[in-house]
Amino acid sequence: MEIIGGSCRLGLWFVHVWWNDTAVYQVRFATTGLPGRVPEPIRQYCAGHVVNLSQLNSIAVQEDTVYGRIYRAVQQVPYGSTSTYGEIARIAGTSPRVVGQAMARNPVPLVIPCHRIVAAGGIGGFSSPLEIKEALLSLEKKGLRRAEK
DNA sequence: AACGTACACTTAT
DNA sequence: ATAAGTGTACGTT
Repeated sequence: MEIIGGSCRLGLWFVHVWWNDTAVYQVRFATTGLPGRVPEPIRQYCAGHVVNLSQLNSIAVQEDTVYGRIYRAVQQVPYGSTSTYGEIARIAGTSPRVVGQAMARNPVPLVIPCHRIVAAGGIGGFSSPLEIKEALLSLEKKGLRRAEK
């Protein structure tokens, strides 16, 4: 099946998504829109709803490689909470630095919530503007607050 | 195929 | 504050 692209608004940014029925292939952040739809869960997530995006499938998590293990571990960290590079490294049986590398190359942010991985002593890095990482974390905090009423 | 270097880190001086 | 340790990827021989 053919891969199609689409975008939706997330605060001040757009998120571009390339996907089809079976999986999500690429996600990235941009300042301009792109015609087309995105998967429903992503739309809801962007609207601030508490959605578990690890239900979405992606090639990245299937790989039987170190990165695959790292990505699967990252998908376990729940909406609204965070983990550290070191902790993920322990779970995946590798070193923190490698986790950073895997995050930097994550083809599907949001689906694999790399923004929830922070440094032991700070927020850590992000490929797109760091602003976005902060915005995502605060979006999730808000979503959680709203959900628990 | 080997070698050097670069990393979204961490831990111990 | 700084340095050493770390595992993988990537470009250059």
